[in-house]
Amino acid sequence: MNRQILVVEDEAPIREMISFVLEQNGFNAIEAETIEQAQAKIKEPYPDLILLDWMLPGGTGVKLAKALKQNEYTRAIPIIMLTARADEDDKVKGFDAGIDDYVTKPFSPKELIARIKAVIRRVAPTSLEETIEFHGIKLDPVSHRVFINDKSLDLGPTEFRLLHFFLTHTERVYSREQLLDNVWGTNVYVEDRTVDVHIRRLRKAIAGEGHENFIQTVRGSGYRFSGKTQPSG
Amino acid sequence: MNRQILVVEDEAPIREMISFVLEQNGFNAIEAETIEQAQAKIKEPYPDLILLDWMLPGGTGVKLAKALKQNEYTRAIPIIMLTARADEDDKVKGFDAGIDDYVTKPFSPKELIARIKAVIRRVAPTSLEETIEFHGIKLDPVSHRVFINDKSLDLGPTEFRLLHFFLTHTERVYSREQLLDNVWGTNVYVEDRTVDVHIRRLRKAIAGEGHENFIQTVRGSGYRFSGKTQPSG
DNA sequence: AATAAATGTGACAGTTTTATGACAATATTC
DNA sequence: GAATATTGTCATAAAACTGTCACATTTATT
Repeated sequence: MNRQILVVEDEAPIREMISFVLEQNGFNAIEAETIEQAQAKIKEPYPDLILLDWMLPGGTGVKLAKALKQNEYTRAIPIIMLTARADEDDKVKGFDAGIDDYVTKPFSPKELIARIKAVIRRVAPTSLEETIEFHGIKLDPVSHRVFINDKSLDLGPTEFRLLHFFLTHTERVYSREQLLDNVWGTNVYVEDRTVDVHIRRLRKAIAGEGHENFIQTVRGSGYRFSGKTQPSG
Repeated sequence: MNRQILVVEDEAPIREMISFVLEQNGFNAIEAETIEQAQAKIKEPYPDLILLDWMLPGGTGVKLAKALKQNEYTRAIPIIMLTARADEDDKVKGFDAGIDDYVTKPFSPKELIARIKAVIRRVAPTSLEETIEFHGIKLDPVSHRVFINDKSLDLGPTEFRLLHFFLTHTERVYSREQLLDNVWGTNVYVEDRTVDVHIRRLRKAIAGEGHENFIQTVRGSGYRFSGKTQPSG
């Protein structure tokens, strides 16, 4: 699946030009004209990156950036600011709000794409197509197979997606709700506890191959996939 | 949650201008016109910083500063003085009273914000999701982990929250009630002494790793998390 | 020094949270 | 369409966590 990029820009010609360039380069562009529109579109599935115009009607882009960075679910979305002037001040303000990069208008399509790829590479080193390897666990999204120390492992669809999610989101605690959102999908009505059961199944499958506890329980919070060993209780 | 900043300034236009600038920059401004008003507003929840006008009716700002610095609960609140003249004398007096910084009127919004951020950064060098480090203790809110000298530490939920609170509120005494409010949450009906027990548990967990007494008892007042060693007595 | 007040501690029982095995319903495969 | 696999939910077991209490210590007062 292609990367989704949200373009927040009030000037239609620029916005459309950007979208065009993005689509030309294999990205999936979503457009927003105002901050309000942007906020409405920043929900699941979350875009993989946001291109944010600095001068927006109804509030500057920095405000949106700040708001996003303060939200648990959106804070990880990388943001590239589009700014008309290479103003030092603005840059500082932007970085305060957690901006990942800047592109100064006018910019060349080539530059824009280069920056986007750079940020994505930095933020998500694992492309959707590449096989992921983590401490002896190999997962190939293409062939849809999992190896653990080169021994093939057999997982159900849900366990596969769960493992995939974990492998691309290690060292971080996720609540059952977050896992449901990310692995099952939004608006699925499933009990929180169901996550426990699938965690159990995945654990069993991995442990069957003589492996440590990658999936760690964080009581009261959720689960964490980690290479580091958990301190003994 | 945004930082709360108390603006103590008798001249309405200036006060409002300051508030506006603060709000623009993501701070939460509270206004006070007089020292009395200020004192009334310096209570829970305590502001994170105080902007204090030097020339106040009914007593100079320095007096208020001194009073605050002598109070166990308010001592750690950073204060920035607003002074009309870059008077050397005043500066000395202010620093005597524990002022953290000065801004001389007229000042640019940019300067004010810069100073505020500098002071806050110095006092509370932690943002919500960043890992916090304090004298060898590392707490990562994201992975929900604690390390002490890079050795993983295992804490129960309450101890974790308690430590988290302390790490973001060091060098300041909190009463048991305040701790209950902040760590347990408001409207929880729990004995004051319960705090003692959890303090004990946290102390034990930290001390287990051969460490000093970060958590200090302030008899009759509460507890303080501090890097400095407590003077005996 | 004796008494009173505040804090430190270990134990413990109740409660909450998580792990686990079983099962019926549903989806997939052949 | 039968056989097989997968899924979500429950009930129950197993852990982990909590708040209190009773008693020990320490600190302040008279």
